[in-house]
Amino acid sequence: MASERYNPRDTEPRWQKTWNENSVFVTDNNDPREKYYVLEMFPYPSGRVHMGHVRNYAMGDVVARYKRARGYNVLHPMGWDAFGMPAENAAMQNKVHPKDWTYQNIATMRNQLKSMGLSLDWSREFATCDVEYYHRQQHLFLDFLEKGLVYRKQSKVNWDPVDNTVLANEQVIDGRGWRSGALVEQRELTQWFFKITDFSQDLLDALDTLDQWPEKVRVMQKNWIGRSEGMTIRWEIAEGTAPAGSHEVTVYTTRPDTLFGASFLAIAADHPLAREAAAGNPDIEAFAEECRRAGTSVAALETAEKKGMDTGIRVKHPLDPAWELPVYIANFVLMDYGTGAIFGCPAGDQRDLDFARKYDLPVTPVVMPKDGDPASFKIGNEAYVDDGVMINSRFLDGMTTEAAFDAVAERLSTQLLGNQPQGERKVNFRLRDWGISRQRYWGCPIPVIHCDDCGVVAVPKKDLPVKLPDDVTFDKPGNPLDRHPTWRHVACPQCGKDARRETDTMDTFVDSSWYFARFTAPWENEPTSPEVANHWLPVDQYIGGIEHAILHLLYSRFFTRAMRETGHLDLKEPFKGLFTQGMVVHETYSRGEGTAREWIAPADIRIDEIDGQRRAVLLSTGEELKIGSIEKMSKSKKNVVDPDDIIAAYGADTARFFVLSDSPPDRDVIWSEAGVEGSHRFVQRVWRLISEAAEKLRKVKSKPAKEGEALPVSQAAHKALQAVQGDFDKLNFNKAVARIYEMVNAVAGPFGNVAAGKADEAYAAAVREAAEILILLIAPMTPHLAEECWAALGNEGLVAQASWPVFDAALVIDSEIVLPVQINGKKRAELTIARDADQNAVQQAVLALDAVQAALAGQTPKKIIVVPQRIVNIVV
RNA sequence: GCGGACGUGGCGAAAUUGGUAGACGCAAGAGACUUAAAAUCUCUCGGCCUUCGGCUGUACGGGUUCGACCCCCGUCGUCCGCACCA
Repeated sequence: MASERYNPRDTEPRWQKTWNENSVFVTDNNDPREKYYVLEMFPYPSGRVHMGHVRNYAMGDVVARYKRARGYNVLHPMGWDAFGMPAENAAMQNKVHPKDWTYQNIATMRNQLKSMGLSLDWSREFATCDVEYYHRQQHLFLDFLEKGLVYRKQSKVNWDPVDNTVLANEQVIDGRGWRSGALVEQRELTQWFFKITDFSQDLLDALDTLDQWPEKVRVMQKNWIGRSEGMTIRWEIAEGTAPAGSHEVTVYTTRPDTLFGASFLAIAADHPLAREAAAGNPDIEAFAEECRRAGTSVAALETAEKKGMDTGIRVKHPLDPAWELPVYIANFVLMDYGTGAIFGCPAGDQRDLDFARKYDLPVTPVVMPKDGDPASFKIGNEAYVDDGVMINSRFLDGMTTEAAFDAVAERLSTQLLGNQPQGERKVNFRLRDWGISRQRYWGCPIPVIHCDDCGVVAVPKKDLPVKLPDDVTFDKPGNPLDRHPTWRHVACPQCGKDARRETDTMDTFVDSSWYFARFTAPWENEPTSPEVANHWLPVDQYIGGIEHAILHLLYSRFFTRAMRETGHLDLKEPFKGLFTQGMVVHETYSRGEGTAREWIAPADIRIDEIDGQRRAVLLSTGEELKIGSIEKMSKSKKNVVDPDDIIAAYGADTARFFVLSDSPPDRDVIWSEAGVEGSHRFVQRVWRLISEAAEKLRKVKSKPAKEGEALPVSQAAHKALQAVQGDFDKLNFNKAVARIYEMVNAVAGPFGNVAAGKADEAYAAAVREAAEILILLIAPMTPHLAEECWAALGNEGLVAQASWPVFDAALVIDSEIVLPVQINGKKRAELTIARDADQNAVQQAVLALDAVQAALAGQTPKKIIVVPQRIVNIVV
C-alpha cells in the first residue's frame, strides 16, 4: 500500500512511447465523426522552445485532448515557420548554412515539444522551407498571377543601405534598420504585390461574422483596413498658373460638407503637380526634397512641424469659379493615401487650422454646434471637428452636417468639368497592397523569369519547384542569389533566349498564410486537396499571441479568399475561433547600475525570505541582488526559465499544469518557482491519493449507489465534472484547475478511508467512480499522470482514447440548499431548506428563524423578496 | 490625440452576469507526526472593534435598486493598439 513518489522521468517517456506506438494521435481524414481542427500558431525554429511556446501548446493540447474525449475527430498538427532572416544572420555570424542551422533547430525543438507529451499528429509535420512545401507555394503564386491577384509595380520601399535589402515596415524601428541600425532610405524599386485591396470591403464586412474572435483583434483589423466614406473632387486650375499647363487637380475628402470653409489646397511632395511646380523653381524643389527625406521615422513624424510652400498655382472653387485658392506643397500630405491632395478647411480640422494660422490663410467657420449662435460663433486656436449645423455656406446654411454632405455630393456629381462630373462619392481604404518581394536568400523563390524580349514570364508549372541553390556564400552583404554564378541564368520558357530568374524571394508571412490548409493534406501534389481542405477548414480553434493580430491574421484571411478564387478551397474565413493567449513573465534580477548593470538568470539565484522580505541571492557567492520588475521572458534580461530544465526537474505535467493555473489564459502568467512547486505538489498528491487506494479500488465490482454515506463523494465528482466541462468549453483553464483542486480537497478523505480499509463496497464504488472522473478531468492537462493513474486502477485502454464521462444531473443539484437571509440588504441569517420549497414555505421558515426574529425586534416586514434558490431579503 | 481593455486581500485570482465578495492556488503563521529534517496532515489568514457578536470593505465621488465588484453619471490611475489617413 505504501506508494512511491510519482516519478515523471520514468512515466512520461513511457506513455509518450505508448501513444506513439499506437498512433493514438494520427488523424484519419476519412473518419466519419464530426471534425474539430485545433491549431496553435506554428513556431519559428529559433533554436530552443521557450515558456511562451509551452503555454501556447499546453492550451491547444487541452482543447485537442478534451475534444477528442468528447467524440470529435480531432486534427492537431504541428510544423515550422522556417524561412526568415535569423537563419541568414546566423549564416553570416557563425558561418553555418541557413539550411543546416534551421533543420538543426527544428530537430532540437521537435524533441523538446515531444517531451511535453503533446497530442500532435506528427505524421503531417512539415517546415515551410521544405521543397515540398514551397513548391506548392510557388504553384499558388502562379495561380494568383493568372487570376490577377499578383502584380508587379514600382514603389517606394524601405532600403537598408548596410544590409542591402528591403525591409518590411515593421522591421524599421525609429527610422533605422532593426539589425544593422543604419538609417533607412526610401528607394523606388520594382516589387511584387498581392492584391489584398481587392478584398478590402469583404475583409472588413466579414469581421462581423467572426464572433469567436477577441473584440480587440477585430477592432485592430478594422482600424488597419481603415474604411472612410468621402468624395473625390476635381478642382480646375486657373489658367496660366501651372508651369506645364496642367488643368486640374483631384482631392479626396471625407468632409465635402465643409467645402465653403476651404481656404487652400495641399498636395504631397511627390504629387505630379508638385513635380511640375518644382521643375525650374529651386526653392520649391528644395522644399519638396526636404519633405521626401523626412518621413520614415515615427519619432520624426510626431515632432515634425507642419510645413508648406506656396506653389503659385491657383485653383477655382468648384462651387464658385470666381473664388481662387492657393495650392501648397505640404509635408503632412501622403501621396499614397487618397489622391495625394487635400483641400484644407481650417475651421473644421486642427491640422488645417494650425497650417492656416502659420501661413495666414482665412479661417471661415462653416459648422457650429446645434444650439450655437452664428453671430458669436468663432474659431480660436481650436478647430470645431464635430457634427453640427452649417453656417457661412450659402445654399447649405441651416443643414445638418450629414445633409450638407449629401447636398454637395449631389451637386458635384451632376455638375460637369470638361465632360466628367466634378465630384464623385468615393470609399477609401487605408489598407495597401501587400509587397512581398524580399532581397533575401532564405525564402521561397518567386517563380518568374525576366526575358529581354518577352518581359516577365511565369515559370511553367511543370518546371516547378524553383529550388533554392545550396551553394551560396554569405561573405558579402546582399542577396547571395544575385551573385550566384549559374542559378539565375536560365532560358526563357517562351522564346528560349537567355533570360534571368527573379532573385527576390517571398516575404515569410506568405509561408504562414496557408500552412493551416496544407496540414489537411500535406502529401498532395497540388497545394491542397480542395475537398479535404473544405472538410477540415475553418480551423475551429486557433491559439496564438496577440502580436499577430494584424499581419498574419489579416494575410491569412486574404489568402483564404485568394485560394478560393483559384479553386484551392471554398471558404472565406480560415479561423472560426481565435484565442490570443497572454505571455509568460518573470521577475528580473540584476546587480550594478546604469550601463554597468548586469542581469542574472533565475537559475543562478536563490530567494531567501527574511522577516517577510524577499531577497535574491547569487548562488555562487551569496551576494545580494536587486529584484526588478516582472517582465516578458527575454534573453536580454536573462529572466528566462528553460522548459527543458523544468521538465527534467518536475516533469512535463507539472509544467503544463502550472502554465494553465492561476492566471486567466488571455492574461500574462507570472512564472515563479513557488508556483511550480505548488503544481508539482498537486501532481504528487493526485498520485498518492489514487495509488494508495488503488489496490482496494481495483477489487470494486459494483456501481456507485449514489446514496447514503457515499453520496457526497459522488456529488463532488459530478459537480466537478460539470464545472470543468463548462470551463474547458470556454477555455477557462484557470477555473478548471480551481474546480479540480476543490474536488480533490473534497475526495481526499474518502480516498484515505478506502486506502485504510474503512470503506464498504458501496462506498468504495463511489470512490472508484470519483477516481475515474478525476483522472479524466486532469487528463487534458496532465496526460501522463492520468495514464499512470488509469493503469494503477487496472483500467483497460488508454485515457487518451477514453470518452468524456457524462455527469448525472441528479447529483449536481442539491435537494437542500442554504439561502442567505438579508434584512434591508444586510445578511443576518442563513436558512437551510428544500430546494423546491415554494415561496410561502420559504417566507414562513425565514420568519421563524431566531436570528431573524431577534433582528426584526418586533417590527413588521414591509416586504419580503424571495429570489428562488438564491436569496431572501426582508425589507422593514 | 483616437480606439480598446482594465482597477477586488501580502500576491495570482474567483463571484452562476443584479443575489452570501474573496472560491482555488501562492506566500505567511500556529499545531500534529518525527530523534531530526524533508514529505504529509490539521487549523488560522481583507481591515477595525467591546470577537460564539458587530462595524466596515471590490480605485475615488455620486446615482438607480429590496439588493451593486456587476447597471448609469463623473473623477483618478494602469496597460495595450493605432496615429500626419484628409
